Amino acid sequence: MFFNKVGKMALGSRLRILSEQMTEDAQQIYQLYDIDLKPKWFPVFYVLSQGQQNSIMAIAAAIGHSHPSVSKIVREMVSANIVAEKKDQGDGRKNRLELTDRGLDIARRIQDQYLDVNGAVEEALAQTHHNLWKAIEEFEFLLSERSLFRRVQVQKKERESKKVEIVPYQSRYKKAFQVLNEEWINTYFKMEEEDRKILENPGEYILSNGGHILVALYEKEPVGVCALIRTTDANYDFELGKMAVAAQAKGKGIGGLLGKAIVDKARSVGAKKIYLESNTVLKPAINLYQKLGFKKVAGRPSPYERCNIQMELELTGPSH
Amino acid sequence: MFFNKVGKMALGSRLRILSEQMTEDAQQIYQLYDIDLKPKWFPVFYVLSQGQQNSIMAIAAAIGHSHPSVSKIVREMVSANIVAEKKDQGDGRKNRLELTDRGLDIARRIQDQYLDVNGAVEEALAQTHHNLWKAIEEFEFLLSERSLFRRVQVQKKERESKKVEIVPYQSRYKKAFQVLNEEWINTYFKMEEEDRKILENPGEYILSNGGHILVALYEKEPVGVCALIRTTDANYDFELGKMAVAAQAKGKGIGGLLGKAIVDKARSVGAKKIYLESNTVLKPAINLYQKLGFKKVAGRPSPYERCNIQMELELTGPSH
DNA sequence: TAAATTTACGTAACTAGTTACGTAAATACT
DNA sequence: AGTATTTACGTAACTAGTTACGTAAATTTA
Repeated sequence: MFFNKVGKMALGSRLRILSEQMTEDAQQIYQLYDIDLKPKWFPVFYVLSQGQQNSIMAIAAAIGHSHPSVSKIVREMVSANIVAEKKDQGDGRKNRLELTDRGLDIARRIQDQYLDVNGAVEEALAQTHHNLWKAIEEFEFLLSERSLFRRVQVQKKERESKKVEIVPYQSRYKKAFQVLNEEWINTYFKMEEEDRKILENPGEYILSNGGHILVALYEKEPVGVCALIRTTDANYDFELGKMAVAAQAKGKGIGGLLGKAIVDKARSVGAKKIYLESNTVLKPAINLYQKLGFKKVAGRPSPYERCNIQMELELTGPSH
Repeated sequence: MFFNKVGKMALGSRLRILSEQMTEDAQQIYQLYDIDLKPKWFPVFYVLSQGQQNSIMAIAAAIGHSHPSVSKIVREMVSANIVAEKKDQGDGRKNRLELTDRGLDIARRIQDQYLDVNGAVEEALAQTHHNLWKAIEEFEFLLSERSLFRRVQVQKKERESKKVEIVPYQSRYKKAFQVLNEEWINTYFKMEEEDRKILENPGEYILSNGGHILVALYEKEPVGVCALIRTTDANYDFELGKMAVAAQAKGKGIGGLLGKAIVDKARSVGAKKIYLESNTVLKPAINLYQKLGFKKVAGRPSPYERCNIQMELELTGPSH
């Protein structure tokens, strides 16, 4: 059968088909009890029969429909003489609804139908191993916690991050190191003299001073870079900087992988404390740094105009 | 929340809402993978990508849609340059469909999306106690065995039969005994002299000969009757006859209750063997007699024209 | 208290499906 | 071989919902 082959991609379709099947039967069931209601009127009818909210908007909110849907249903029910409308005294915009005598009579007679439908469904559910009613409830809850879209996004990131490889800098990545950094700096800020100096000559300004650069490869192509730069400040072993990920490679968890790798690198070369500078407009970056364990520290002088936040990380013990 | 209050009556609605929520997310998911498909195209696309059936009807059957629906979807996909159509050589009515190069490219690129959606849904399902996918499968199976409508009908019958009371004949039920029998005889056949005699004077022709009459009351009103009539044939103790149920009281299981009660009555007065006469056009009646344990016997002379079948029941041991 | 905003709700147009119906090709019947 | 029936599938009209938009009443803000 189709659904078993397609798999979970078709969960939505499958739900729709099952729901249609049930509504079709509903039609017949109303006839069996001689109840003059269209199945689609039922939610509105039910709310009115409980006698609580009775404006269009209130009903719509209660049953989870849009208000035009309720408006149409009410119009049909009015012409079937089941619902009567009158203006609200207090609020001239509201359309106050209530069941007519005929509607009240139906409400009385429909009780048996409630009993039997409930009984029939419950008897069927009792024969199943996986209870559909509870399964829906659980699934709805899971989706309310995190939408299907977000869940798929997480899966994608996980799968793709497995294809990411973090490798040490080699001279053939020089261009990538420069371009990836220029790209993001120009997107949010503008290049400063200090940037130009380092990006054009990473060998001299980073590596030969005992610094390190890591490169993230996706399908063999460099798509992210990150550096540990020797600092003059005796409190710190390195500054973490020049972290950049290609825009088209976002959403693969590359930032996280690079960050983790560079911190591990710092630790492996015996660093005790590193720091970094950034800007609070770069929310995802700050977020990442916090995840890595960096803590905000009070201002220190920076060679960069664009920086408005400093963070540091103490490297005690093994990686967590 | 609405659904918890309404109960299982709203199972259909609830399924629809969940399915809508999923299709909404699907939209975004396709975008995430840069796949130019509308979610509603997916089933058709999937079937074509498997390269099997490729006529409109075949696809419709495979995915469980109506053919006009497939026809419309295909038209949209043709104008999006994903599907190409050409005439079938063998059969001039058929519209042979296949993916274009663009379609094939999408089929290649969509693989990752399959993986991730499956993964996301499965991960969610793994967190539930009642697995939605399996629950749907089970519920579909139960409905295919017996529709919701039939299940409700059974519930109704069961509930209503609890309100039925079987009582011995009293003279105040004389009119009901006569009218209920006349009703059904006139519906299927026509009254005979023998009928008139007995119905007008049950006291003389049934009771005073040692026969018995039972009456079924529904909300205190007589709605069914049934008699054990002394017979001249020495092989049998009684003839079961004059069984009638009011048309408006059908579907409450009254026939079954009356039948069971009258057989118990026969047994309790020491009868060893009873018989009855009927007509094979009365399917539900014959069915009931069989359920009670009656077996067809070869022809014996009958005072009634309308009878074309005789059945007997041996009353050995206690009621089963 | 006048102006701006929000709320209630009706109407119109759209969406994703359906059933109903018509026509031409293929197949079955006599 | 000719006629009747069935099949494939397009088109039209319907259904149960939606979003988009407009208007009048109520509420908030200045």
